[in-house]
Amino acid sequence: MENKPAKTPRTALDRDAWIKGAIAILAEHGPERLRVEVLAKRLGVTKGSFYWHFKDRRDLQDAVLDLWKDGRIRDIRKQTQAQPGGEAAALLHTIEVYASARNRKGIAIEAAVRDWARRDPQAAAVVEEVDAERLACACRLFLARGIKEEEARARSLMLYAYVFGVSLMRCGGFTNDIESLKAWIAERIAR
Amino acid sequence: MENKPAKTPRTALDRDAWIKGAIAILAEHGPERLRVEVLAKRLGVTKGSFYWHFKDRRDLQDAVLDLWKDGRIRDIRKQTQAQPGGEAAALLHTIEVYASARNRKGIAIEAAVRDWARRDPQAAAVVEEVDAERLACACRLFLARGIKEEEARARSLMLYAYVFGVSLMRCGGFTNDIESLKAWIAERIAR
DNA sequence: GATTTCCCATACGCTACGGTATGGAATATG
DNA sequence: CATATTCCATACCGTAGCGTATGGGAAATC
Repeated sequence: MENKPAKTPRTALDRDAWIKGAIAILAEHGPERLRVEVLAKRLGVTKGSFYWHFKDRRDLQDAVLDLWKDGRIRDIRKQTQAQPGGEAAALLHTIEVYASARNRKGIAIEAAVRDWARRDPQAAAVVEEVDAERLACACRLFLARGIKEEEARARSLMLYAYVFGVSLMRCGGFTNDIESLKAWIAERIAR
Repeated sequence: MENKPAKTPRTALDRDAWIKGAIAILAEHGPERLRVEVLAKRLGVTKGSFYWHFKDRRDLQDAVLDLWKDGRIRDIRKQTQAQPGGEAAALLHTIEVYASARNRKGIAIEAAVRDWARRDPQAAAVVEEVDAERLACACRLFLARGIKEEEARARSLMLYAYVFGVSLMRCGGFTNDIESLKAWIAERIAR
């Protein structure tokens, strides 16, 4: 049953459209501002629609967390599959993805979810899963370069802690060439 | 006029009591949950009292930010006044204050204010001032050890980015001895 | 003792938001 | 064509929270 070939891409919203919109609000205004009615207005409908697709607000939040988790884990696995000899480059690339000025929306979502995780057990569990996967992937790269287990773990943790921390800092005015500072740091962490 | 020697420490609340309570809520529930009526209930009074001491909610928020800023700047200046030869120790101590499991309330406030700064220009300005002072203090310590200007800046930024980032991570389960990892990292950053 | 000042309680109006109940239009299905 | 299903609008209730208006009790001051 229900083998509808999706012949008509109607204007009707589906669950995914709501989730995408929710993630946009998450990035722009944070988890606390993810409200049903606000999101509905943003999508040009009323909450009558929302409560047809979702049981309640929590249902949406869980869906957002699940989608984010799956995406992050896919991403990190793709980014860290390096051919032998390319491990250092892969690590540098990982740093750059999060610590550079690009990828602003991804960084905003990341920050919002981590803030969320401070009070929401579901979000905390998701963050923990994602962090575990990321640390494991980075650790593998360090190990592939012959670095010993303990140091590989430490350097992986340092890498991600730095990467998330730098997105929190307001260091405008500290230097006129922040990018070269970040490049120096990336070298020291990954190399 | 008003040279009351504060002879009777009455049960009446003053501005400071409200601010302290506000900071407690900030640490426990974040900036979004800093509400006038909730804070009043916590202090055992009604908001009728609040609006006698403060113009509005924003007035309280600004007062909280000012108090936090002054405290952080005083702190960092005290922690980084090292006698010659003690610079490395001072840097390690700075890391430990924020990256260790102790000082949980301070870390919670720090995280809340940085989250706050993402949407509030006042909070952003305060964080920027505090970060500038911290980076300058750390930079001085590196310079005192003969490290060149550019590297000193980079290492200062790395230090604080790591320190704030590690408080965001959920790395339970990554290793069974997280403290020794942190100690290894602290050495690599400060030494 | 009378009055003023300080500090807070009560009551009110207003907006935002979560969730429910119900109807209704459009589309699909028999 | 008739009916059922899908998707959304409208109306409604209840709660949380901001800010104001007003009164009142206690302490300080005259």
